[in-house]
Amino acid sequence: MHAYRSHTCAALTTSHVGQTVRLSGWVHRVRDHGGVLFIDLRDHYGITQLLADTDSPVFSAVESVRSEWVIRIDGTVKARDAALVNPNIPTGEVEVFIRDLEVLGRADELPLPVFGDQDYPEETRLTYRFLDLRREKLHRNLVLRSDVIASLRRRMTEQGFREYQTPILTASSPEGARDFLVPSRLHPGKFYALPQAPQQFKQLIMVAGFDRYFQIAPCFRDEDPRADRSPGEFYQLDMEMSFATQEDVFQVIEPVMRGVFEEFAPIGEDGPWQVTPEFPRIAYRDAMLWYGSDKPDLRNPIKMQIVSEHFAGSGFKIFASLLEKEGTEVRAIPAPGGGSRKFCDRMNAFAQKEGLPGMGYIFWRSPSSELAEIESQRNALVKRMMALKKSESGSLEHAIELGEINEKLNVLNEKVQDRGWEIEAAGPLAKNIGPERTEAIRKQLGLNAGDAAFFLGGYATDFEAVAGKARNVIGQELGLTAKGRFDFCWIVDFPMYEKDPETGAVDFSHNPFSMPQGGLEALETEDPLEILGYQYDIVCNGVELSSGAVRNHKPEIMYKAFEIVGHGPNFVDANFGGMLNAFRYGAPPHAGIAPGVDRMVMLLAEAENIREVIMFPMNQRAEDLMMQAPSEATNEQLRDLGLRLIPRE
RNA sequence: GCGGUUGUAGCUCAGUCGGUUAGAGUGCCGGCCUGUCACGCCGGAGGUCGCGGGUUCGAGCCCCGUCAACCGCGCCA
Repeated sequence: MHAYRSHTCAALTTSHVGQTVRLSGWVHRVRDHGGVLFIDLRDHYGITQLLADTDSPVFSAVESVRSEWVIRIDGTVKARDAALVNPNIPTGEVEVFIRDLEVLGRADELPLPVFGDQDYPEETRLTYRFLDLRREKLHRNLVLRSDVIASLRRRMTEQGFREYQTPILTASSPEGARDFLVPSRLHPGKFYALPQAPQQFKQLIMVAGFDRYFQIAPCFRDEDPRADRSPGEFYQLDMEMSFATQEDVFQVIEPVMRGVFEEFAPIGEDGPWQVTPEFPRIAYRDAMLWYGSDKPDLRNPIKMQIVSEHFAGSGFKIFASLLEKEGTEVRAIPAPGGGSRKFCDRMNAFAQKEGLPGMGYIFWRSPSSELAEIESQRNALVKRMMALKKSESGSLEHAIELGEINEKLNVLNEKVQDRGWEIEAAGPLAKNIGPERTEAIRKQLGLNAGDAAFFLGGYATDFEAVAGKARNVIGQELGLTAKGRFDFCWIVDFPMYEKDPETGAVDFSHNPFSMPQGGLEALETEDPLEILGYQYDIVCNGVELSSGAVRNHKPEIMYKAFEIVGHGPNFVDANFGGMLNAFRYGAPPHAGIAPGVDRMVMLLAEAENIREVIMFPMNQRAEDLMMQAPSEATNEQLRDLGLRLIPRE
């Protein structure tokens, strides 16, 4: 027999009854009843119940085992009586009677219990990560991560992509984030940088003619973390393809993402989560207007609109005078079902907490007794109609009555629509601008009694982000945001350049590697701030999974693109020389993208924090509490590297 | 760098208006228990109330400082 096991802890069924088996694993739980005791034995695969009583030759030894000891047992598989079956575990119909026991590894008192699903503080969890990883949820998340990555690889390979490795020790590349530097021993005073992404390498792979590249690529950025952003390192499904347009990238990536998300969709109350059948494409400018974000959560149906005209010259002086300034506007966030002062005040307080002076609002109600009367008649008719339909008698009288009801309903509906003005607008803002304007706003936004709308005014760039957050909160609080779905979209037509609002300087708004729409001609003739790039993001449920682009593979366009942000040819040569040089020897047009693997798994695991899907994550301060990293270097190491530390003040 | 929240037993937490010896659950140790699956019952050990200072007759609680963790802002194409 094998030294440790004949079966895993998930393998035994009633078909093994009577067999002698050997199992190894962790003691998940002990239930000691004196004359008989039970052990739930756990391994990677599952849990099997062991038992021993005074008939067992090792009974006294079994009595001494404690949680999380690693043991090996030999025993006999027994069927459980019908009343004793545990339906919660796959092996619940059998148990193993212990005849021999070997303790393979004892355990001290646990700083972090493995049994149970209670929450524990991050510090404890990270310090004892190996214990946390034994726990069901985290264990399951990391298995999911492995399966997702295997599926991504398979799906990319099936589309003709091959995986190639790119260097980890490489040159600093000023792509935006801070680099991690590694001192060079052979070249004192010089440093390697860890790649922020294999950007230039994958473009060189295209120049080298490999046509279709992908890699589950580690990326390193020395920036502060967030709940959805790991400090230091993360993984991307990095891909690049030659002779390809933006559309070609979409055609490759869409089925991969849809496939993976369908394959590993969480199971909700109404079955597996649904994935967008066709990813909508939304222009950056529209996304900012409609959703206040370039990573909109499309599960939320709220779409913002411009309502400036209704406030220009109105009695609401704050907006009216704002609108006299060039480039300002007023936007409305419709809030169907938000028509109460309590809700509106809460949202206003939210906007103030986010640093805005406040958020004006109007809400609509139907005070008129006539409307209330119509409503009650309508309800009575609908009730009768449902009753008739339910009875399904199909008799002539019923058919006639149904017809009459339909007619009456139509009349009532028309009345409500004609008398829409009888819906009363409420709130301080409504009083200021008067009934005609509020009614025009209501019509434009398609709202009704019981609904509300919030208004933000000024320069769009000043309030857009808060508007986007308010949209999220409103969608959540009013229960408008759908659940159990993965709503994907592409954000396209990003601007190439943006102006720093403080300095007025023009800079790249995304990355400098993208091809401007209109090519060299656009760069030479158009206002830089108007030029769009072949740049795109893929977004799911409000999470930005990736940016991608059709790359700029022509040196002359590259120089021109950098010239616009004030960098001469010397700068370009110094920083991107390796890649630019290659472009002089026959570079194919190419395009790519790099969806974040950690974030995909996060979405699929329904995890709020990225650490829940990383095997050994660092904490908020970029420390590994388990391995004690970062750590000090010895004087010898420093001498080798030609480094001297400056004492901290 | 800035803001918010938190810090009490191995672990998760409670602790009233500032008032006697700081509690519960769980884990641990001991005892009892032959059908549990969060087993049950009895007993016990276990505390620098993050740290330092202050106010007070008296501080887990109030004040100041400081450290740490998490969340957010800045930052991150």
